[in-house]
Amino acid sequence: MSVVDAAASVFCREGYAGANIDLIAAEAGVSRQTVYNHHGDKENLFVAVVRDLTERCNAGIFATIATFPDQPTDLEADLIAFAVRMNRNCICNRDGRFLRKLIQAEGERYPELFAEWRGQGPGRTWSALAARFARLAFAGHLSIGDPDVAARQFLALVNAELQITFMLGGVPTEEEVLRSAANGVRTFLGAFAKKKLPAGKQAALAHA
Amino acid sequence: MSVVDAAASVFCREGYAGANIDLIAAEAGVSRQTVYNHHGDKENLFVAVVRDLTERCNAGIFATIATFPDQPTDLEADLIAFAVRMNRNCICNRDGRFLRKLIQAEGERYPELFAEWRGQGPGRTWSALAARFARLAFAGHLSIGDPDVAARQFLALVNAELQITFMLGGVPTEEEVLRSAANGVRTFLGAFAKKKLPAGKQAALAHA
DNA sequence: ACAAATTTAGACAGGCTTGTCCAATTCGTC
DNA sequence: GACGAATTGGACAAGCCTGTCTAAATTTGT
Repeated sequence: MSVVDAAASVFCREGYAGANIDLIAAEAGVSRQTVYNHHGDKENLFVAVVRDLTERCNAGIFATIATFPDQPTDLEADLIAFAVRMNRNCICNRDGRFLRKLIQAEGERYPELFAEWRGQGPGRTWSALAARFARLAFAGHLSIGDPDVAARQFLALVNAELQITFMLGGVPTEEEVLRSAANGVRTFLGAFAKKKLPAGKQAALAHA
Repeated sequence: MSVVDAAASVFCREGYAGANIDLIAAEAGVSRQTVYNHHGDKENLFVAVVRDLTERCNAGIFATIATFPDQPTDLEADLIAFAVRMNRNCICNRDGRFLRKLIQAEGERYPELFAEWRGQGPGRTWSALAARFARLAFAGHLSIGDPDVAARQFLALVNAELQITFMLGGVPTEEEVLRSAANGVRTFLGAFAKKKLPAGKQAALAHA
């Protein structure tokens, strides 16, 4: 394991103040001196960790957004699969969990560092996702007012059932991820799908 | 400010390891020795802080759930107002922000302490909220499959736009809270409201 | 006003951590 | 195999923090 990876792990587990360079070195399988040779001091190492995580997470998020179902065959199934990919590859994986925890724990201590993350991460990824939803709406698959709002709500919904697990730093099971995504997408489509009433109901309405 | 309140503030700002008893004592306006007299040691003090926050937060959440609109006159407006109350009094206030941060930062270090929180907090509050939604559905105002899922999704939706602010420890403005709640409730009702199509659309369907 | 209880300031030991220095060793490359 | 670069282990100073102790000051109850 590289020094930065080990440092990420220890910073997350112990917090910045509680992280101990000897432990990081041991976990990385190098001597303490090597850590100092490579990264100067603790703060420097921390910044390197956050930059590394931010970069990898963003890459993962964009790669996943690239798999967005632009021409869905089964919209519900395709969106659920997309949501599961998003969760598995970006939010529940090692980098995602670590970055989230570091932002929450140390965000106030390094305003400029996390402002950078905010601009390059959520800022760009959310509008990229919003663009995909806008395209789905334009193609007639959805009925969306504000695509940015819809994108944020999509993410909120498919993660709704995982919040507590995330809070306590746990990793949801594959089944939990799937259930949360399925429930979230169903509600999302309930709100944003073009309404095509099933034949029975449509007939009932016609005769009302 | 009481010792426990000052400790909550410092633990949140600096993390458990970074928190310093001298600073807590100074912020509380007492001597260091008094802190030790009252709470024994640092870990004890931390536990007292979390218990205190948990208790106050739970009281606030239940008090707010008691204001749930059981007999809504304007369902959308009433749910928005409820969501705003929930955010203002339970999630964005001092206790809510602090407790959330402590759980995220130190949850793994004190499993039994936060398991207790989990059982008394989210466990009971979510089912209490679910019961209110179930009653609304029973009274014919909503069309809900699983009330527990609906309750979690309601909370996720009305907070969807505040996630980033929460992550960085900020306090959303009143206007942001209102907008997030309004957007969230609109989507929630889009998915769960009993569908009464407006006259024009209903007519169009009837002639289709 | 007085006695008991509490609080305070400060000193203090012990432990831990950061960051530096250095000599010895290992590694990569030619 | 030989040479330069990187790595290692360990010693080290300096600083910080926890938790204890003590004697003086202050508050509280009566």
